[in-house]
Amino acid sequence: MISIMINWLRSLPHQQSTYEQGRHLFRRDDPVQNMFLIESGAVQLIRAHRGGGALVLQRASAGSILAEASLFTTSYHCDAITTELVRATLIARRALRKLFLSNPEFAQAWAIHLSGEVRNARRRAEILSLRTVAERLDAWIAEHGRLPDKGGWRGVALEIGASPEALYREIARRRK
Amino acid sequence: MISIMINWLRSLPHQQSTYEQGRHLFRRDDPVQNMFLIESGAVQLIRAHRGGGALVLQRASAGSILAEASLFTTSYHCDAITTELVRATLIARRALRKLFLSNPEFAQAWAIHLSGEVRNARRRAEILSLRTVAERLDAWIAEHGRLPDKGGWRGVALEIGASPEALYREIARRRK
DNA sequence: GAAGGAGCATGATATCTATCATGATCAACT
DNA sequence: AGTTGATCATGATAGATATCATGCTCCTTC
Repeated sequence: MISIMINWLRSLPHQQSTYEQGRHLFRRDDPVQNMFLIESGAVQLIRAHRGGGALVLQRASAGSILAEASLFTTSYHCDAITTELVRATLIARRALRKLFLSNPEFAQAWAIHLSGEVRNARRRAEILSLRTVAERLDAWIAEHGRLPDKGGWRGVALEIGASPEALYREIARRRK
Repeated sequence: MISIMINWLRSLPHQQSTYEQGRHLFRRDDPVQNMFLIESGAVQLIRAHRGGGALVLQRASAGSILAEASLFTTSYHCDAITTELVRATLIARRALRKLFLSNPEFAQAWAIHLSGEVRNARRRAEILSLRTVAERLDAWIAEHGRLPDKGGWRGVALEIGASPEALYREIARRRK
C-alpha cells in the first residue's frame, strides 16, 4: 500500500540527499520547500518548548514520508533531526501539491496513505496505554500474528514502550 | 480547523441518529454505507481477536469523525460500539466520496483533517511512551499550555495513561 | 436543606518494571 | 582462531504507580 504512494512520488521530479547524524532536515518556521521520503536511516520530529523541554512527535524510519501535514502549510511546525545517517528523496512541495489538486486519483492515494497512518498511530497509542508488558505484547502479537524474528526484539520493545530486558523476560516466561 | 470539515459534512444530505450505550454503529465486514460524525457521547472502535482478546483502536467523542479510512474501503475493518448514549450525524459514503473526487478543495480539507489526526495520534503515542506521570504531564502541559480546569482531570489522566489518583498526586506535588 | 453522585484528595500496600550488572551467543571481519 | 559488537538472557534492587480504602467538597436534584 505504501508502495503505491512511493511510486507516485518517484514519478515526480526529485533529488536524493544524505544527511549525517544529528543534522536538521528542516527547522521550525522554515518555509516548506520539499517533502521528504526517508530511504534509509532514522529521523525524529521534535518540538522544543520554552523551559528546555522537548517532545518527540514522530520517529520516522526507512519508507516513511516525513511531516505529511506540511504539504498544506507554508512553514514547518517542528524540527526534523537525524538520529542516524539518513538517505532521503526530496520532492518539491509545489509539484506534489499541484498533483494533489489536479489528480483525484493521487488525492485518493494520499488520503488512503494518511488514513493508514492515523490507524497505525492510534493503535500504537492504545497499545502503549496498556499497563503491563504482557498485555502490550499480547496486543502487538494480535496485530502482527506472531512474535517477531530474533534480531527485531529490541525494536518491538521500543515500539511497545518497554525496556528490552522486560520484553526478553516476558518472552522467556512464555516459552516455559 | 475541524469546523471547516464539519461545515463540509453538513452541506451534504445527512440524517441524525441516536444509539443507546453498548450498541453497534457498525460491525466488522459490514459494507460501508455511512460516515459518522459524533455529536455527543463516545464510541470505541474495537478489533476482536481469536482467543478472546480485543484491542481498542480508537476512542471517539463529540466532534470526531469515525473511521476515516472507511471512506475508501467497501467494508469496515473493526467494530464500533457506543460506551455512552450517542447522537451522531450520518452522511452517505457515496456522496462524500463523490465530493472528494470531484472537488479538490474538499479533498484538501479532508487531507488536512487527516494530517491533523495523524499528528495528534503520534503525539499521544509519544507522550504515552514517557515513563513517569510527571514527564507525561509535563508533555501534556507543554502542548496545551496549562493544566486543564478542575473537572477535566480524570479525562487527562485517561489520555496520558495514568490513574486519576496518580495525576491528583502529581498535581498536588506541584502546588507545594 | 437533605440526599445523592461525581470528582478531588491522600494514605497504605503490593506489583511491575527500569536500571545496573554480568555473561552467553552469534555473525562479521581480520 | 581471535576480536569486536550487537542482541539475547537473567539476577538483584530500587522506584514508580495501580489499586483499594476512606473522606472531603461541590453541585445537582428532590
